Amino acid sequence: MHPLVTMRRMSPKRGGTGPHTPGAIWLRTRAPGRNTGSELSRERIADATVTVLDRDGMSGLSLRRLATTLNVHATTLYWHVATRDDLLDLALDAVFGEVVLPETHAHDWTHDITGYMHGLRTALLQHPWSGALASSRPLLGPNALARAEFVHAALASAGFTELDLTAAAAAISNYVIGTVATETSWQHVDETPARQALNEHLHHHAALYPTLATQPPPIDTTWEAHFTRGMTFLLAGLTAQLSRDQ
Amino acid sequence: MHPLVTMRRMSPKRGGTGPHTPGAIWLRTRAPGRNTGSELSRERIADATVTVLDRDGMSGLSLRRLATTLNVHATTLYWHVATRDDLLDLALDAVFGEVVLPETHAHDWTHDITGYMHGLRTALLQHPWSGALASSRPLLGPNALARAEFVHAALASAGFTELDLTAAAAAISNYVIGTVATETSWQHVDETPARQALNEHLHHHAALYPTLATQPPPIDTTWEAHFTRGMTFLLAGLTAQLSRDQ
DNA sequence: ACCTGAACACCGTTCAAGT
DNA sequence: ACCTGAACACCGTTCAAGT
Repeated sequence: MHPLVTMRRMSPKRGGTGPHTPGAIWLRTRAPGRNTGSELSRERIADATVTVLDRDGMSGLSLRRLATTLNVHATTLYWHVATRDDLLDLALDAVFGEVVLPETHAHDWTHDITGYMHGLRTALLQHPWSGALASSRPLLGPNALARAEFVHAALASAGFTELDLTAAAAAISNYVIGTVATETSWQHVDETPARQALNEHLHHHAALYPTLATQPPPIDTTWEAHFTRGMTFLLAGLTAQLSRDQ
Repeated sequence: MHPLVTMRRMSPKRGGTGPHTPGAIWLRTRAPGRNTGSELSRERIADATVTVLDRDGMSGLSLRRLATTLNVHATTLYWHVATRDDLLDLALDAVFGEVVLPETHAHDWTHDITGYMHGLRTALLQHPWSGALASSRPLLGPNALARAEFVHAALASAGFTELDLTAAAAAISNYVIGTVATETSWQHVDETPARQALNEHLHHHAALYPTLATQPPPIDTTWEAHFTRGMTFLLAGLTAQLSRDQ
């Protein structure tokens, strides 16, 4: 009440070694006895967050807006979640949950890997906010970990070990997430006026960018072809490494 | 003044085919006669933005804070820039400007490419916010375009054409940006308490994640080794493709 | 051409209080 | 154990006004 106490509010959580770091929701131990028959649950919140993000985009997600779609008040969410960032971790792991894994590994490990890469790409593209998000935070949710386990297992059975195994798994994951992030980031530029402005820009500076100016700019329908081509490069490099070992 | 007119304010720019899309600052034609001897300039603003981002992080960048370091009022920035997003495009391209390109291409194109990849990685790591940012928006600034031109030229001279050329260039750029984004996103998890929590989490669920549980979790000093290894994989795949063509 | 100042419609988060 | 309501300290952005 006293006006002099007014300045005590903290600015947005920053720094601090505390547990409020992205991905940390997975590492915090939940108090037992939570969630007994309450209306809200992490699952419902995760799903609702995905829905709002799909509809309104990353900048359209606010606690107030999310709360409305859950028929609840904004501050209620803080009982289930510590931070807005937690919501993003929840939503992102839900997307990873959409990637279907085969029940058994294929004879040919490259089948497992290319199948997974296509599956992950499809899931991420379904939720245009998820690619950029996935490249901005550690992927520690149960669904993401299960996918990582699948990839590691496939690579291990192929013969990769130690640093090679980790580097290969990272390269695979990064490739998919990176290409999807790029692709979705171009979604607005893909609209004709922006694309035209870009073309004019490049040709106007053709002296500076001789090679780029000749290059056809990405067109919607070629994203997948480019993805598959680059995936081929990467897998060729991986198999080359294997045969060098044997 | 009249209270009934109050609701007319718009919510944050969303949708709309208008020119307010990420990266668009580069595609907008500036009114001529701008910036004649004024104190502020795009360059000064870009540099200040980088400084604030380095110091306060992505969530710590606000127009008010940036304006303060420029000794100017927040609303003044709108004369030079249309949107907060424009600031990010400006800052990101400044980081690309830190990547030094060799004056001439090497005899061996892989030297050019690996040199560039290391250089880009170093620059992005210097500004921990830049990796995630780079994977979230089109890279259309003059500095980014010049780097892209360099990579395309090196690959073209190596013999890549058409789809192979574009896919190879994209894979190279994505690989660096993706690995840096991952590495920086782990910076907080790398602190001991969080890392310990993660280790316990993985071992506690060892049944679910048998392969992951055996895997040594990333340690600060191994990031570069992993980066270099994955780069080797990618380049092996690229050279394999070349020799198949000939 | 460039900068200021006031104002609007939002934010995330805390905390005391209800059931 | 879970939800509400009021409040705080911020935001980005617009617009009329100054020089």
